[in-house]
Amino acid sequence: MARAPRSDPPTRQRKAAAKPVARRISRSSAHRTSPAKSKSTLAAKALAGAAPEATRDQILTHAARLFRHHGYAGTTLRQIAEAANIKAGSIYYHFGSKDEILGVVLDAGIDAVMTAVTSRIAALPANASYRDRIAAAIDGHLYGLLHHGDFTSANIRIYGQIPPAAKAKHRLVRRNYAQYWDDLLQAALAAGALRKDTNLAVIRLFLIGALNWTVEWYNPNRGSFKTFSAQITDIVFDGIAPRARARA
Amino acid sequence: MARAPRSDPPTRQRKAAAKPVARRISRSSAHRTSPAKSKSTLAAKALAGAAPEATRDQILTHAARLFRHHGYAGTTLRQIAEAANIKAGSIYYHFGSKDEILGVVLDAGIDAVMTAVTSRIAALPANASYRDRIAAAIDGHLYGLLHHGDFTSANIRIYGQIPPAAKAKHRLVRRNYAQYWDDLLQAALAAGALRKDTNLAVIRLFLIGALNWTVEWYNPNRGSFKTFSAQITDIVFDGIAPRARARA
DNA sequence: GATCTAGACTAACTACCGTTCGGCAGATAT
DNA sequence: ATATCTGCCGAACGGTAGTTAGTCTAGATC
Repeated sequence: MARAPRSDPPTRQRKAAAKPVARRISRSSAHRTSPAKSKSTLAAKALAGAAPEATRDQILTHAARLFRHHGYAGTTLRQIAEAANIKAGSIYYHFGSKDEILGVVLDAGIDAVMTAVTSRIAALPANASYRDRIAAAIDGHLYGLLHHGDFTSANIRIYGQIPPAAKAKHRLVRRNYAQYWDDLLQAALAAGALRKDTNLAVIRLFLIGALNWTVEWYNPNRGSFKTFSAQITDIVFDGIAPRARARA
Repeated sequence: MARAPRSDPPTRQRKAAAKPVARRISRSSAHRTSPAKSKSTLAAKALAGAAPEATRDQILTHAARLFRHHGYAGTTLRQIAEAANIKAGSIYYHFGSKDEILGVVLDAGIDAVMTAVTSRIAALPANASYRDRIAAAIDGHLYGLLHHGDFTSANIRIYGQIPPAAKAKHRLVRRNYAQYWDDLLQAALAAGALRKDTNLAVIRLFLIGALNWTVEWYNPNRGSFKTFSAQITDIVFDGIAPRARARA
């Protein structure tokens, strides 16, 4: 955080946003949004050698991993660059700043989880019970979480530590995801599929928190993901106490 | 992390450990271990104005808070010093390095939780059920966790991001605490107070993880701690599904 | 009253941070 | 073949990090 002191973010922020050098900023975003440009160019490049966008993806992948293990401030662009097999300065061809990398990493993490959850829910039959719906959401959440561990863990671990600007930008995305769960749980509660004696917000926060933390201790080498997901779902629904009447 | 690059920790580490200036290192530890010295001196100072050790505690308190919110690498000694109303260099009278501050903060966090848990368990009647024992442990864990939020949250958030040296030192303390829970749960399982169809390690990890994460969202302004603790305990034991036969 | 000492301050050092910018090789388009 | 563009390098810049060393001051001790 050498040039971006926390005590004075507006200066740098404004400087970065208003700088006339449009090449780099536009490059990083236009690439994603507009597949127009020239398809032949990309295709030819793909044939030529390395895959297109390979470097950008390398940067993101290693940045996520380093953020996860060293924190945001504890990770240097030179570390990221070295891991991605380029030099530090070259990062600025793909991203406008360190903060921007963080933003993309965080987005990717939430995206992975959100996508997994919504797709599982969508695959459910129309007459699925709310218990099945919640189970599907849990499975999706765990899947997205654990299969993109570096991105989601970076998300979980460092969200509370990032610059306020980046935080504000992602509060929306997070609130959106929380709302998704809230709607699901609300409907489940109305249908009698949830205990009624506990605040719904507490249930949601406890549930998502408990799920999120699995990324810190889940070990893929000890049993399949399917088994793991089923175990967690069972505990979430019925607790750690012995069941009065088990179905197995 | 200017002078303590992660790529080359042994140099600095060794330098710090072997430096001949014993005054500062010894001061910070001898103070705690040996109340010999001169009691009258300390007492007189306490009467004179500020409490003894006030500065050291200030450093720790603010360091914990800053570590929690900005991460370890994201917190500078100058920030800590400013919060503690001293200058950066003065910190080195009380601590040998930034790492040492981190170590004490982490220790204090685990200590608070461990103490709360063991004292609740000890206060239980001898014939207490295992459900009551686990409930007491949960309550103690939550109490220690939430009433020393900066220390415990710093612990939870940044443990995965700290230098390997500090990590190794605390792995033991953590394993010790985990073992405490494991013994408790093992006994509970043998007594039939836990579900038998799920791996005990999964139960412990899930349980402690879920509890730990509450420090990220617990709001003391919304209901009493007692109520909160009871709610969490209920969910942990019986899950989020509606109970077949409620006791209330 | 002289001495000692705990505890803080000041000022500096060096290493490294995020970031900038001119240049350059190779592929592409004209 | 020439001009253009893509993607990266190399070297630098100002600023800040953790840390150190020397100095000062107010109270305790004799």
